[in-house]
Amino acid sequence: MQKNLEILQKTKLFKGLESAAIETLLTNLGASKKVYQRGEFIYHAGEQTINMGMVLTGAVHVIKEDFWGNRDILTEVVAGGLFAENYSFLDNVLLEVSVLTIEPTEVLFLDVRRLMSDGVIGRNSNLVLIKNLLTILAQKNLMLTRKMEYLSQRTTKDKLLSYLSAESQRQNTSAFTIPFNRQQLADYLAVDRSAMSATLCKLRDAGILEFNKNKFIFKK
Amino acid sequence: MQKNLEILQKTKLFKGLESAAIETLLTNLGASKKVYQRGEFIYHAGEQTINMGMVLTGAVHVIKEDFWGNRDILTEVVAGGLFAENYSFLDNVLLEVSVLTIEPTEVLFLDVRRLMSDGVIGRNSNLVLIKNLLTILAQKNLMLTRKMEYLSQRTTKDKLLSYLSAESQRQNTSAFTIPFNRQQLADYLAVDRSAMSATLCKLRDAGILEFNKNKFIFKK
DNA sequence: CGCCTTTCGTTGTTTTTGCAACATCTTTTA
DNA sequence: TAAAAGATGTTGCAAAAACAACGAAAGGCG
Repeated sequence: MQKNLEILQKTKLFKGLESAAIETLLTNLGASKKVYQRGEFIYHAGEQTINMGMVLTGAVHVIKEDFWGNRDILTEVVAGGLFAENYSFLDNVLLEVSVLTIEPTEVLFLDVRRLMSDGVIGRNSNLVLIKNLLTILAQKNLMLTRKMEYLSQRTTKDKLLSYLSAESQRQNTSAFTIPFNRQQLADYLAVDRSAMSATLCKLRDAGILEFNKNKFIFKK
Repeated sequence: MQKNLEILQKTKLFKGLESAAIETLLTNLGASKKVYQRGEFIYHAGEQTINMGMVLTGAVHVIKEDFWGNRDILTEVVAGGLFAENYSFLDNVLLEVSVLTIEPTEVLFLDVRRLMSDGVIGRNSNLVLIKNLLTILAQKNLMLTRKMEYLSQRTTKDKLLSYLSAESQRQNTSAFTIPFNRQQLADYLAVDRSAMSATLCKLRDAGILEFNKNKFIFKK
C-alpha cells in the first residue's frame, strides 16, 4: 500500500494531505482496492448507489451505449483520475454510462458520501478533501461550460472563432497558442479536420487571423 | 430579511436547513445583499476573487462577449438560482463571463470559501450546505455531460438519435416523453427547427420511431 | 542521409444543413 | 365562437459540411 500512497499524494483529490492523513481518510471512506484484467466492466449503465472510482494504475474508458447498442467513448481515465464522481454525490440517479478497462487496471473505490455523515466531521483532513472535491467539480464544470459554448455554434467557422476568441481572451493577448494540433482541435470542436483546415485558411485569407502550427494571431 | 429567509429555504442551496441555521450561515459566510436596477452589470469578465451570487428576486443574464464584442447569452438565472458558483471555488482563475440584470434584481453574495476555513468547521449546518453544494455541482456536471454527448454528434440526425435514445434509456422505456417542444429541442441541440422537423419525419418514415407532440416511441 | 510517419493543406463530390416562405392544425383569448 | 397567436410540418434553394483521396512539408529514426 506504500506505493499507492505515493500515487495518491500526487492526485488532485488528495493534494495537500500527508500520508498519515490519507490513510485515515481511506479508512473513514471505506476505501477498497480492486484489480481488473483488460476488457472488464467496472460499472454497467443502469446500476445504482455508485462509489467514486480512482484509477491507480492502468486506464479505463467511460462509454455509452445507445438504443441499438452502438458504443461511444466519452472519456479515457488514466492513473490519478476519477470516474463516476458525479453519481457518487447523487441519490436516486441511475448510472447512464459504463466503465470498461482497456488494460490491466487497479481501482480504488471511495464512499465519499461518508464525508457528509456526522462521524467523520470536524477533522481538518476531511475539510481538505471536501475542498479538493469542490475544486475538481468546479474545474470540470468550467471546462464543460466552455466547450459547450463552442459546440453550440452552428457552423465550423463560428465554432473556430468562438474557441479561438475565448482562448485569446483567457490568455489576455491577441497572439496565443493552443494545446491542440489540427486533428485534436477538430475532435474537440466535433468537426471534420479537413473541412476545418479549409475554414481556417479562409479566415486567414480574409485577414482575420494568422497562424502557424499551434500559434495564432488575431489581426482585427 | 424575514421574506428572504422564506425564499432561501426553498432553494437547492439551503434545502434542509431551518431559518435559524440559515441566519447563522449567512453571518458566517459574510453574506451581503445588493439591489440592482435593470441593465446593470453585476460582474464583468476579467474580474478576480469572485463571490457566488444568488438571485433573490428578478433575473440576470450570464453573457460572454467575444473578441469583436458580440454578445452571447449563456444562461438566464432567476430567483433561487446561482451564478459564478464555479469561480467562487477556484483561485487564480479570471471570470470569463459577465453578469447583467435584465430587470430590477436583488442579489445575495456568499463567500463560500469560508466554509473551508477552520473557524466554521464542525457545525452540522455547514455540512448540510457543503452537501448541497456538491449536489448542485454534480447535477450541473451531469446535465452538461449529457448535452455534450448530443452536441458532439456531427449531423442533426445523430444529434436527435443520441438525445432521444438517451432519454429513452433514462426513462427506461421505448415510449417516452421529452420536456421540449420542437423549437426548444432545436435550440437545445443547436440546430435549425425546420431542418430538424424534416429529419424527424424522415426517421418516422424510415420506421425508426413514431411521435406525437412531445411523445416518442422507438420502433426498432 | 534516406525512409517512414505524421501533420497539414487542397480539391472535388456528395450529403446535409440553414434559411425563408408558406400551409395546416392546435391553442388561446377576446 | 371567431379571430389571433402559436406550434408543427413541408418545400425549394443556396450555403456549408462531411467524406475521400491526394500531395507537400516537417519530424523522427535507423
